[in-house]
Amino acid sequence: MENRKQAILRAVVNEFTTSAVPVGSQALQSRYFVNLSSATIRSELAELADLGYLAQPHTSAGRVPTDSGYRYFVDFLMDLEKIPEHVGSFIDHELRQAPADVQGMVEKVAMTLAAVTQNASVASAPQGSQARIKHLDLVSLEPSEVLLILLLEGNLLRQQVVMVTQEATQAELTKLTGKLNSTLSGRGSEDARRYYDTATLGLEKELLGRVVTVLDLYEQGSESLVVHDGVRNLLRQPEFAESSRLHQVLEVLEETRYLTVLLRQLIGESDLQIVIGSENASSQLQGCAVVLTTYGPSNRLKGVLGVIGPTRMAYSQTVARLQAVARSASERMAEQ
Amino acid sequence: MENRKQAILRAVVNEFTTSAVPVGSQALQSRYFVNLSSATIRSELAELADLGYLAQPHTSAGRVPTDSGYRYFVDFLMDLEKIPEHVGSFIDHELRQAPADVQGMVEKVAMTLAAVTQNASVASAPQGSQARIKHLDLVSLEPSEVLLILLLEGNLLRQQVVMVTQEATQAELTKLTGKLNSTLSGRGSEDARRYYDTATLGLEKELLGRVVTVLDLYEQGSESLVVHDGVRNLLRQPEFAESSRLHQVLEVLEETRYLTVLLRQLIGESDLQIVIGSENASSQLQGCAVVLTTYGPSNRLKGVLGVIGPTRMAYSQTVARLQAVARSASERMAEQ
DNA sequence: GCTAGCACTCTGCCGGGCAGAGTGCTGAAA
DNA sequence: TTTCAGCACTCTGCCCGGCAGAGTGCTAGC
Repeated sequence: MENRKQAILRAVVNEFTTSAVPVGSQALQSRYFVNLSSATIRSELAELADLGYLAQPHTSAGRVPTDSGYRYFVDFLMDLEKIPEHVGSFIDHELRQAPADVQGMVEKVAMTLAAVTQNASVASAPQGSQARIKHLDLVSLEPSEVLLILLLEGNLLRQQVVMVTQEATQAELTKLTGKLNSTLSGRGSEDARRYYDTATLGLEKELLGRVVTVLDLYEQGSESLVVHDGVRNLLRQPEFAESSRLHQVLEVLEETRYLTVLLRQLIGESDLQIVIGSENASSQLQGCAVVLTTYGPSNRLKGVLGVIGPTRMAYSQTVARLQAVARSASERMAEQ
Repeated sequence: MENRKQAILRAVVNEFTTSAVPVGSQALQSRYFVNLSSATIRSELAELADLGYLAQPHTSAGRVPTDSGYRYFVDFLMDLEKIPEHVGSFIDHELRQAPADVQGMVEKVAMTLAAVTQNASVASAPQGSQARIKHLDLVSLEPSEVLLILLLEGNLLRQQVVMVTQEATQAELTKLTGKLNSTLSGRGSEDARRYYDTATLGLEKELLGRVVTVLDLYEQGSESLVVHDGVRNLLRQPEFAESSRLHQVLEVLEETRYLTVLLRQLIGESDLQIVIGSENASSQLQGCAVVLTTYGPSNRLKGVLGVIGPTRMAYSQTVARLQAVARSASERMAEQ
């Protein structure tokens, strides 16, 4: 595509992003192309429309980027925002005072991301494809009730109340704890299962069974933590003035199962993914764009971080700030 | 107030609750008071309006309950819904398959409550005014980095990464764990602080300091867990068609600090609290009603459970279902 | 290839008119 | 004293025509 067409497409996207109003040839001429006439711009606009990058809400309205228009923009025309200093330090400041546990951290990340992008955000807890036991603990609640505490790699705590058929005192449990720790620490689910298979009946086997269950649950990701924030930011956008639009987005956000699917698509793909409007698998996200990246304390432990907003979002700013939050959060988590 | 006036007020509230349209004398006559004339009903309506229980959006519109109208209704006229069997079993079913950890449980409770009341819900994790240590564990991460795991009464896990000046092996930590457990288990923050004060310098003191911090944080409630769900249900109500209304509610829901304040008001008050429209402290909740109750595994560990919706909500149904969820969740948590 | 000019089209807004819903009042009946 | 039928009145919501404004596409000339 010729340079000038690209420049005009870029200008239309920029203008529409900030004004939310279809942009006409005069607006472009006065604000971007002072030494072109509006008539010239009009014919360029008409050609861009023929190419499928722009559309008209009605005959005598200005132009609006189509989904492919945005796609072209993010693929070829966008240059990343240089993040303002106060935003960068805001991110660092917020994440530094996040709680140490995963839950709290993920919530803080989502909150921060929503704040700096002024859109809705989602975040899933970093998770490895394989769980590895770091430490294990047994606490007697009742004579026949044991609380199993598992510390997984990445400092993830899991707890389970186990009803055991064979009663045990705390002293016995403590002894068993030592034994299990020396056998299991550093091991994953296959080892745990093998160990479970060879174990004799009784207390130890019952507890090992639960250990295996916890690891399996983790690896299936069925109990994965996904949080969202910043829905209120969307309400400021005119595309969500009518409540039905927001309703659809909320369906996706509040139904964790949708969200988990959405996020899982990314794992293994490239580290930055932008899904625009109709490219979205779920029909509820028509008119919305999703920008996703991964983050986490290490290469083996990755979570997904995303921004959800109208297709008319400030992509360059969103991408830059999303990556900044991901970077800062990753560093922060690696420290722990 | 005479019986008939009460009956008419009750009818207006019922009718408006389901239709969302100002109710006129003819509608009341045909659906509730067949052997009264509409003129008679009109004069009663006029008197109810004089008393401040009803209002007119404009001269020739039907009547709408005022906040005091709803107040009178919930105080004197409402009889609790008998919960349909399928709703009751839905509640039990959902809560039975909630995860065992507090986080998961609270989320499930909020989700269930939102589903059965068709409004937005909030839930805070049960929390005692005093933290009590049930068990403690120390895991070596690096030579000078220790992960402190605290199990508090109510099976609440807390973790903290502690940088210690004095290096320690896991064996040393395990030994210390035994000592600390025997001293601290069953104890609260005062005991821990006393013990901290008398401890000699070094590893033990450093760790005890953190234990005290964790307990303090818990007792201040500053890290209290509050979740919400069901915002999408509100979007179905005409009062939230205009997005500004929803925006205000979302501000309250997404800002945890507001929510914490809102919920804390209830602790110590009666076990069921209904806050209607202008009775609400925060101006963002004008036009909204909040129904709150407490729940938890025991008398000493209480969380708050609430429903937020338009003042035009089905109070009798909401209260009954809220209490059912609270009861079921409490039972479920007591089992653990 | 660019541009000034012009005719054309579509929206958004305003004001009037009208049907519909609902009220308050009054005078008569029970 | 209470109830009620009838009536005048009021206010909204909706439709409709007209009009200004914004923007386009086309054409002819530079």
